[in-house]
Amino acid sequence: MGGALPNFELGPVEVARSLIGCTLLIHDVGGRIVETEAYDFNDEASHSFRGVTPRNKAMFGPPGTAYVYLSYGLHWCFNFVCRPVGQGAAVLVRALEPTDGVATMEIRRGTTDLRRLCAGPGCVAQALGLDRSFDGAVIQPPAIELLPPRMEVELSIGRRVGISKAVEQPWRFALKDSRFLSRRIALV
DNA sequence: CTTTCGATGATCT
DNA sequence: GATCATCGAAAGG
Repeated sequence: MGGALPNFELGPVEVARSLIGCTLLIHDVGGRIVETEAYDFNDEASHSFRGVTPRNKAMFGPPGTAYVYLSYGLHWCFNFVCRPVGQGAAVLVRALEPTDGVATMEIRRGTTDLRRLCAGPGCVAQALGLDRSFDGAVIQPPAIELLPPRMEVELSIGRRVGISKAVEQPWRFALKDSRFLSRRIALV
């Protein structure tokens, strides 16, 4: 029995959980989501914590849209915007298990190492061809397609990666025992 | 295998 | 001027 698509009317922790196992495709290229992180409103680690700026404006947009930003001046990162509306909550996609358009992703990434193709938020964006033009985009075909899990999903839960605030929050979610994660995750 | 560190430049204060 | 939701190469065990 398979799962359901996320309900973007819920908060980012619930959306981050339910995105695991879904398939994300950008123009038919992508794979199964195996790692996500929740960034809540009122969350010190979130870009939205200090209010709207030009960069994070899309984060305050409607649930079910994308927030795409440039990290460290070099890597694009893709988020799903969710509830509460106008408060700046989102889910970062950190890793995919490549399933569709692998040859395209290998060219974009410059490697044929399947495990490393989409292992990290910057890698995901590079493999899928994401950039600023997707910032604020609605999650809908043909550009952005999200498919529900085909099987039951078992989760691992741990702390978020690469942040210096609110580090104790267990808001990182992964497909249990996946080989395609950006880094190891704590067993919970 | 793990840890460290430099690149890199947009963004915000 | 400081920070940064990263990456990958290099160095160390």
